[in-house]
Amino acid sequence: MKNTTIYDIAREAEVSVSTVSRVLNDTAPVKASTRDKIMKVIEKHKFQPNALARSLIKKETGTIAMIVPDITNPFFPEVFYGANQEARDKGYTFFLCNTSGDDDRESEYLTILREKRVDGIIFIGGRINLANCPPELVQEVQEAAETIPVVLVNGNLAKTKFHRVYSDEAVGAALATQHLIDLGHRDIAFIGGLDFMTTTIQKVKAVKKTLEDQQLTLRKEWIQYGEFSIQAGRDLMNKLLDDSEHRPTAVLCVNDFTAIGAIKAASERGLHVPEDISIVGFDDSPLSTAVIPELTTVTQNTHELGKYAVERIFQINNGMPTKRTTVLTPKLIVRQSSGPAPVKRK
Amino acid sequence: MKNTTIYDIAREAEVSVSTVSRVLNDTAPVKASTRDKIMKVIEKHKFQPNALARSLIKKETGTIAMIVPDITNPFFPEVFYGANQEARDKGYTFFLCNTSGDDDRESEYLTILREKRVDGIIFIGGRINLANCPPELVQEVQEAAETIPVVLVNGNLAKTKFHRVYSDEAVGAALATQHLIDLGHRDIAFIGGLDFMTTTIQKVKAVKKTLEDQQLTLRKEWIQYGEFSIQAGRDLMNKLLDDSEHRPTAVLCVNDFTAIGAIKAASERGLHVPEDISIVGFDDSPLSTAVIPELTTVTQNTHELGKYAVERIFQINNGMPTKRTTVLTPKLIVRQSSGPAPVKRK
DNA sequence: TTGAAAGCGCTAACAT
DNA sequence: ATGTTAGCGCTTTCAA
Repeated sequence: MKNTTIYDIAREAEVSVSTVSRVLNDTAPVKASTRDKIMKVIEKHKFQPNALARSLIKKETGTIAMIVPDITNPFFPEVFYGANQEARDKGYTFFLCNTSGDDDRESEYLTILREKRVDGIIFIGGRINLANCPPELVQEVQEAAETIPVVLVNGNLAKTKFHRVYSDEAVGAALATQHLIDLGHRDIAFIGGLDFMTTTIQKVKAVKKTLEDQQLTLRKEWIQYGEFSIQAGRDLMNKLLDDSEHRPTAVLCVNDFTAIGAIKAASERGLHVPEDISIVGFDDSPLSTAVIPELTTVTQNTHELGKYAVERIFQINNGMPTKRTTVLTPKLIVRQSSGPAPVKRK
Repeated sequence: MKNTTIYDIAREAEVSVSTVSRVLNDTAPVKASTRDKIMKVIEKHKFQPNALARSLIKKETGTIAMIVPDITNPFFPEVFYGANQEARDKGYTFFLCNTSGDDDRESEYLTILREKRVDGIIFIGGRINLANCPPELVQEVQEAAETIPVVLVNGNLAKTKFHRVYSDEAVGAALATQHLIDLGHRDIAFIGGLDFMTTTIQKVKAVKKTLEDQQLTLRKEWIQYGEFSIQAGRDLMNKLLDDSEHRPTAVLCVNDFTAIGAIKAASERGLHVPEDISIVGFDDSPLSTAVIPELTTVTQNTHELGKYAVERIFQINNGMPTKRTTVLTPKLIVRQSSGPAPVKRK
């Protein structure tokens, strides 16, 4: 079933293709009568101009891609949502590339997206959160960035100067820590997150610093690294609670998933949150209001993250001035999972 | 910065473009020595063939689109995940189009996707869940389907014969109802979901039938329609509980979100789930294991839904035989939010 | 095994 | 205001 082309329209309307193109793009004045005639034919055939042909010439596709590690983690759909919202205003459509946290897939997608000549790539998670990203992986991204605007969201690649949009996770972690200190907690632990990812490292560092600034310490045994999942949170929390000699009165978690796992572990042992132990999450994902008790957490302005990333790409593609870095400040959201430190019993 | 083309490669390798094309696509034998020479030049320039030009000729883009109402609702990322997984195997990349449940956006995307000549469209949610979908909206989809394979996931359009993949929600609802009956419940309510959406209607109907088959009834006041959100679930549950004369001992919810809202409302009133009241969700989204108590719910085989949809598109595009309809059977997942009916107190 | 050339469907000078 | 024509970067006959 042959697609109708601009030529078919031109022939039937008895004009040249350029005239049809003109009415299609409104790129030059066309006499009202001929415009009408052309429009009639277009509508009759429900003609849809071939965007591929157009993109081939104009060297722009109206397409942006977002590379994410795991769309199933509610943090990413939120960022996507914000990005998509902005993209629509700017006339972009979105490729969503889920890598399942696999480096090779990231590389694959990078290649495909370049071949498809996307107008921009938003990179979030994966290699840009590695404390030590292998140079080959860095280079791949750099090569892509030579021809396509790339913006890194909530991550970075060492010794490079990519466009970045991120929320200052260190500030967020400090905020959460201070919140607990203010509630009278002195025995604070940190759980979750792989120890080779910057998201984890930055937070631990900030927690430690905030504590030390006030003559408190983060005990080594109270830093429990692991995955970012609910299950991991539960497991790590259990490890913490196993040591009945030394029990923290409050636990900071790398994200909301692990925080929820932590709450579950605590409840399963008959501990009440926050009466017996306070738990703080990170991300303010929709989950945080779904659990009981609702999670005290740190919001990352997820929608803005996506929004600014798209805006940046738009600016670059249109030769508008841009700054290379946009930093968003996280905010603490106090809900029900944190409370005053329990009074010591002995 | 000009992109290098196949011509540049040809010139530098001292061969014709057709030969370069041959090694690129492995479409005809090329002498090993010249192939090597060409590969060298390709790698030297990190040449990326322009997929647009190729697609223009081959009339296939290697791109599928998924139109979803709300990527922020964890049900959809799960379906996407399954689809994306399968898509990768088949060499497709994914457009993700978030409509925020807006008909106009759906229409917009339909147009854009046709212009972009995607190889298939997966439609989920939105108009295909309307009990009375306006004919114009139906027609739009039909027109798209004339040139592009369209598959409807968990929905339908009246008087049409689209390709469909869906899980039988009526069976799921019946399963959940029977589960409650078996636990001794006789006073069962249903909450959540807009009353003009098929997801809601089908479930209510199935609940009613299951009940009536066993001489039980679904009281009219115990059907509470509303949104699909946590907040809606909470509000509707509160309405139910406000009538202290007649209180159900079990509540079926249109999805996990509303179920969680219901649990919250119950807890806020000091009711224990499931001791005082049983609550059952629908979807088995990641949320269902995140809450306390973990949700008894109905799994919709989300990944399969996506997987089969992509598979179908692939089959259609490759002239393989396909059936028009794939039905998946939901399964009941019993967790902690449902239990034996409380003993009557008076 | 390789090359020449036509064409995919459109836009954008350049003419008229 | 409208038409002619040369590409955009690739694949694919058809010849050699």
